[in-house]
Amino acid sequence: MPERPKTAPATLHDVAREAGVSLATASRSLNGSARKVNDDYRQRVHEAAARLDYSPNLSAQAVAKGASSTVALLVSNIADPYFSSIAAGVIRGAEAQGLIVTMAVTERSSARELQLVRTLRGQRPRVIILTGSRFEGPRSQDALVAELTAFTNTGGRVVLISQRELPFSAVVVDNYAGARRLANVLFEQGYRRFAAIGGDRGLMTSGDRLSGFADGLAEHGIAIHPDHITRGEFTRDGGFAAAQELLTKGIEAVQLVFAVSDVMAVGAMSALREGGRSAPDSIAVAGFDDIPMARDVTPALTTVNIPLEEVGMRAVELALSSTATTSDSVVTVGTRVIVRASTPLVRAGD
Amino acid sequence: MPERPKTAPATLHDVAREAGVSLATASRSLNGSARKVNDDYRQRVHEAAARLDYSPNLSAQAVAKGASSTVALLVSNIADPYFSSIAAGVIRGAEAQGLIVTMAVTERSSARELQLVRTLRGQRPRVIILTGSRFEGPRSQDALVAELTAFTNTGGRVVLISQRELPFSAVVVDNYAGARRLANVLFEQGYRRFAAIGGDRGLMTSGDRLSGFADGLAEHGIAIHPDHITRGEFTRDGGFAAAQELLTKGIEAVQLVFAVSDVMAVGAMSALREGGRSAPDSIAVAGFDDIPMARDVTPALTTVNIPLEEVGMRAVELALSSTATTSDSVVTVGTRVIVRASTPLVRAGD
DNA sequence: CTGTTAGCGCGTTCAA
DNA sequence: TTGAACGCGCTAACAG
Repeated sequence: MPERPKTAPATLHDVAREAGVSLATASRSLNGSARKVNDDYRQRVHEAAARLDYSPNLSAQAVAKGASSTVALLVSNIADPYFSSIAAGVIRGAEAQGLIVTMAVTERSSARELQLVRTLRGQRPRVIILTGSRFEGPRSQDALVAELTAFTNTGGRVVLISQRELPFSAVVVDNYAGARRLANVLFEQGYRRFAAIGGDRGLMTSGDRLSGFADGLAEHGIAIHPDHITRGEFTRDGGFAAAQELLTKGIEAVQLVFAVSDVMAVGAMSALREGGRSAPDSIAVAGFDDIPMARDVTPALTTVNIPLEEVGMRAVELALSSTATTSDSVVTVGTRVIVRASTPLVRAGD
Repeated sequence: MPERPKTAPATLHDVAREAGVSLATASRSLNGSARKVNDDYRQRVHEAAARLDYSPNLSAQAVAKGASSTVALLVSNIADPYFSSIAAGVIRGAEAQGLIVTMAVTERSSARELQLVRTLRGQRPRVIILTGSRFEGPRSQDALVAELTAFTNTGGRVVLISQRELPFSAVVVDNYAGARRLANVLFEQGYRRFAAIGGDRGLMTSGDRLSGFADGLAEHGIAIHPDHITRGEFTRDGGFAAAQELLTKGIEAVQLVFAVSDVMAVGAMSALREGGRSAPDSIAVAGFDDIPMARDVTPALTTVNIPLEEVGMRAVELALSSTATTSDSVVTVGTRVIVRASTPLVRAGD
């Protein structure tokens, strides 16, 4: 076992002394912007720093220059592939700017979300990115907006992912158009009788996808029977339960179930299979998001691709761009329908 | 669009002035330990803080008290369900202690890993948790150990996940025993002829699982033919490629393919299917980890469960426990074989 | 180009 | 109990 003397970390002061220069010179050689310092000194300072295992104290730097170098990211659940893909993009984008990401999990609770924003604000992050937030009532939403506004008022940037409703910059996905195109494609594949699984009422994302899908079908004179629309949590289990409910209500004639997210679609496929209606032979299934596992489930899932990592990267770019300084801007990322085995062509006689 | 006056954040000083008390009193009412302050004052300070949207500057607090309240987590790839599940546990465990998690991604490069440890050390985190690290040579490993040791020497805690090789505390999974039990179970199900897909050579995790599996089979007098063992990256695509290689080499007689991780197993199933050997009818597949999607692929994947979230939580507990202060300790978490549809019972006559 | 000095926001002694 | 003063590690004026 190695010794653990518990010494204090070396400070810049230690380095300066070790190198026989002033504190300022040490600071300039190690971090200061341009080469305003004699190469000789620079050399000696760096050697001293290495000898002492010096590592600059980021907190102290942040205090001294009044600006930290972190990005705070809030997600509902990092184990969900939707969020973890976005997080990967955020981390990559932040690192490109030399920023560190701190992450917190809201567990889909707006109370927790508010609490976390309060805490994270203490970090004085350059940016706070919110994704997957929900509002269980105008009151909690107001409190969140107030907290976020206090943050922007002091120079912080806020970026929302997939939400236009709040007065901040946002990276949004064109859910409506994507779902509409999906409906069109499925119609062309021969599908005529549909069921749908949505998220909880009041979730914009779910609503947009549902109405886009409905409108896409309407273009061809098709409507989804209200009994064939169920709702559930925006999770695998939510999709599972919703599909069970559909089976109970009876969907014998239905050819295809559209779930508003891939994780729900995956859950739905499992429930349908257990209920004796395996995809793709007995029923077709389509989702939305194109999470990585969509291509590995069986049958591979037809869905609408969102470039999730790109969404995350765009969020930090948007936050740091100069235009975002003066006004709220919205970046929209496009979607793409991906047809896979879960929605085979419908045979003519079917 | 709301106004963005860009004022500076309220400081403790502002709050004190607003409340008409001293800085010290304000500090004590807002953060100080026990109730050493008049309730009257406390009240006024809190009101003033609320009025000014005060949020304590965590960096300043960290500098003043010489200890930050963050946990730094390094993962290979946060979009990988294995790591994101562990991360969820780390975040939960950290939050239980009032700590914030900062996360960085190594992209499976030991050079990047070293670089990131250097950077994160600047945060003066209470803990650095490393998971999925790899060593492309003793040189890079030495450098990492040196950096980590410098960190522990100054009071920081280091916890490795799933690695015993370095002189630090660790949360490890009993990969060997789990794989061995899996082999036993599969034998009892009637399987006799196996192939295996491993990770890159030199990865302890992969090696342990492979040898545990081999030893479990050896108990029944079975060996895997060397040609029936391939290796690939520890990713979905690595598993896909490895399975393709197996198909090329010829595995007509093989009844079951064991992949050392679920993500590889999932990739392998896709490759096998494309190669005309769909699981479970034409060939069986088993994995390791029990990531959430294991139960949703078709056929559902037989695997060895690791309580991934618990692993993450244990890592921060271990780091913060008192025993970890004085010596390196290792916590082992158990595994459990989960039989699912990807490995049906072998019919007697097969 | 270098060194001295004054803060940054906060915790924590020390007297009062 | 409260307040004044100092120090945490560092950056950014300001002189030299």
